[in-house]
Amino acid sequence: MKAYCQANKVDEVLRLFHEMIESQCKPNIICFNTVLNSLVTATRFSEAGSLLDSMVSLELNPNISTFNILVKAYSCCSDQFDSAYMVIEDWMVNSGVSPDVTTFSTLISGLCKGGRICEAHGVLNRMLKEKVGPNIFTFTPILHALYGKRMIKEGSCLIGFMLKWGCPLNTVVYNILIDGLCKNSDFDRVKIMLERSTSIGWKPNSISYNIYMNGLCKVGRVMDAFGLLEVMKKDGLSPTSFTVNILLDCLCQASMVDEAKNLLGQSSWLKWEVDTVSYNTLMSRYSSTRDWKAVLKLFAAMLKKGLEPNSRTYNIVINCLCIAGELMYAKSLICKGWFRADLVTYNILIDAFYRSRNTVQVQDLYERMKQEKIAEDVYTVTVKINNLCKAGEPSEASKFLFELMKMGFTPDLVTYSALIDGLAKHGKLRDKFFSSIGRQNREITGSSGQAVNAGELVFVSNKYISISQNNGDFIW
DNA sequence: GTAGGGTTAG
Repeated sequence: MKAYCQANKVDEVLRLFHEMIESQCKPNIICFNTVLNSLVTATRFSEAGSLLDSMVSLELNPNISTFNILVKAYSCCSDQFDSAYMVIEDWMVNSGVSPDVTTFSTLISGLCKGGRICEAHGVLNRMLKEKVGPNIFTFTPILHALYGKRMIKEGSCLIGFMLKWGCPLNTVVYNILIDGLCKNSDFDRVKIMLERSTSIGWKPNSISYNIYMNGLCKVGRVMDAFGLLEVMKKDGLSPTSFTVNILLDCLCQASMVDEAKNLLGQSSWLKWEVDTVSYNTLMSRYSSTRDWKAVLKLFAAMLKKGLEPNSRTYNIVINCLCIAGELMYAKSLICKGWFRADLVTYNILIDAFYRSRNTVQVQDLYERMKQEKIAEDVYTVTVKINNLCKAGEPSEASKFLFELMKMGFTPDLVTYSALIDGLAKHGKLRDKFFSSIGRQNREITGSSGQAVNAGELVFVSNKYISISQNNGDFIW
């Protein structure tokens, strides 16, 4: 079960678990934790909850690992930090189990992923106060977040503390540093860091080079990225499937799709390991150029090769079937049981049926999402806004968004753009500039003195956008 | 059985 869990094959884990129960072999706490962890990692929380219930009904008491998996569920796999704290403060305390270094490191990891670096620092201070000694697993998520946010000064400060604490830097930490430097386009320093690795006392691995290559690819330095293959070789490292996929993506991004296809074709001859992601990478590129025939060809080729498609593969295929106009066939795939339809699958299908003005199918898809307990996200909302605007109802779109925002929904730039575009095309956009500049979350009043009707969008400055609630009042 | 670094889908 652990092996399947590591391979992200949750359904196989569950199959084995049920087989175990049917053959009268009583699962112990370790079995339950293994299954719980695989469900949590796959964000299948309602099933995780049921499993926890059956565990308790069998009088198997949760132990430290169980609690740590729950903390992971609430902080790393979702952003329900209040619940994560509740596991630690209430449930663990009532069960007489003390949080350990893993509990806090897991919490810190989740907080950092959610951008709450200050709070993560607070947890670190709590650990020091409660004498739960932090280790390298505690520090790395914070370092990752700091360097990811270009907070270089704070990062080196923390590294100083780690060394003083007696926690030597390892390859993972150096890889985070390399990633930070790449994001700053400071490739010269990356080169120096790799050249001096031996004398500083660390050894780069293939991940170090993958990060470096990916950094170069993202700024379009295709040749330099490929050049690193030789450097890797000299360092005794072979390209992994990740390396190949980064290079394939690099070629695709640089519009060198033919080269990417050739590379994929020559992979077995080059003895390069290709996998499902390699095919997904190319298929998604063809999908974005709407070349649905090329996508289906590659899909057939990957099946022939014995590679197992994953949910991303199916999402790309479903998207390309929609491009080809085969909407009903695309939708029928979600019932076949070949893969688990997720949020992305539904967003693709909802958008496609909206575009073809088939509202019956759109409603059916929303219903299915509800049944599957899949929550809508900013993308789902944007699709609806976009299509309401296209259907000639931008004011409806505006009202819909406003209602959601009252309930705490945060739109992104694409959401605003869709609405601005829709309102503008129907002459419902005022591009009047106001002399008083408003701040977010603060009510502002236009200095022009003009009333603005509900459903209209108003530019307050180049950067600030406000949607009117009532005449004359502006929100944000 | 639980915590850290690299790739792909809307």
